[in-house]
Amino acid sequence: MNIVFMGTPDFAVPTLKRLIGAGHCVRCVFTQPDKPKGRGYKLLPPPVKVLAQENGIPVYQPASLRKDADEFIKVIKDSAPDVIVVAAYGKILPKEVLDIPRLGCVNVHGSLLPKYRGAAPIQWSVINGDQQTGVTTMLMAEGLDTGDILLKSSVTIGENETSSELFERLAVLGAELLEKTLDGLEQGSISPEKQDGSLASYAPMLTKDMCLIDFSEDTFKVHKKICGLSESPCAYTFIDGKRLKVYRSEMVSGDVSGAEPGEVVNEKQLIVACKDGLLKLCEIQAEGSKRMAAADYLRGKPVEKGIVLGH
RNA sequence: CGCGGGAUGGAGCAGUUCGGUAGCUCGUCGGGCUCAUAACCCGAAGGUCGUAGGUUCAAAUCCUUCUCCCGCAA
Repeated sequence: MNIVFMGTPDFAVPTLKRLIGAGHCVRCVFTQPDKPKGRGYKLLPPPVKVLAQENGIPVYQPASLRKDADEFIKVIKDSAPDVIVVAAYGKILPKEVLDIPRLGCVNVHGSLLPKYRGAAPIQWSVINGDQQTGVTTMLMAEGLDTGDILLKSSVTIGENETSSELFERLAVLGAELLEKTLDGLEQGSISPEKQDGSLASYAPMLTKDMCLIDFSEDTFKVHKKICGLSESPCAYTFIDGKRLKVYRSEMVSGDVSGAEPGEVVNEKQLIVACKDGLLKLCEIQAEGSKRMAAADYLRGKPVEKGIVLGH
């Protein structure tokens, strides 16, 4: 098939890789413009761009598909795509673009739609403590992730699984599902199914101000928040006035009576009291330091039992 | 030139202010104790102190160069 691919971050990479590997003709790739990121505002290309260039595929990085629409729509039309594949592109496609391909625009989304429409479905499924999530392919419509569902595939979320681990699994699963979806579309063996809007929920982008850990919440809630925000933007607290990121935690059994929320009850393992249970902080990163196992951190910077995290 | 922290045996850190034989917690190896152990005791190995240059009788420490890592902010 002739394909135009649109995508930006790591999540989209396995899908593009698989399309190329499956022998489809990826005519060109649309991705977000390089953005100044990191220290010193270095200009970084999106992962999808890197992969496309390695494979000699032309890359387009319009700031907007509406503004200079004519130019890019011409590019797309000239590619004569049977289908446009979209994976976490980060831009809304105008109807004019949606209407170009014969088989429509197919989107890979990191949730079981209609649950978690929007930017951060994977993280929210972890934060909310869901046991199941998955990937969905759909025919894109004008609304945000409202198109008709083509195929779904579900997975179980691990008790201590972080968003980035789930990301990797779903990215691969999404790539497989997309390939199946394209085959099905070509053969006409898939019947698109309308989304039940009453079941829809929205997963907005994660922001920094939700990353501060509140140890007075339920242990499960705190734990899932840490998992869901890991490894970016990452949940954090304070130790001795310094910021401490927490990448990984585990719920452990034990008595919390008499312990203040955030109090370290075991200084050898960095076990902290929450509202109704104990949480072991396993992987952390202090200001100016590398990410490391809590045990390593404690070797160099012993903590006193009874110290309270959060300030 | 956005602001700031850092690089010291295998791991994590102290020591740098005020130059003078490189230390701590842990790991590793050997031995001991023990029914036994991630416990305890004794001993050992392991570091050109990130790179390059400078100052000095003498530099982990002071000056300069470069590289790499990280937090904030975007």
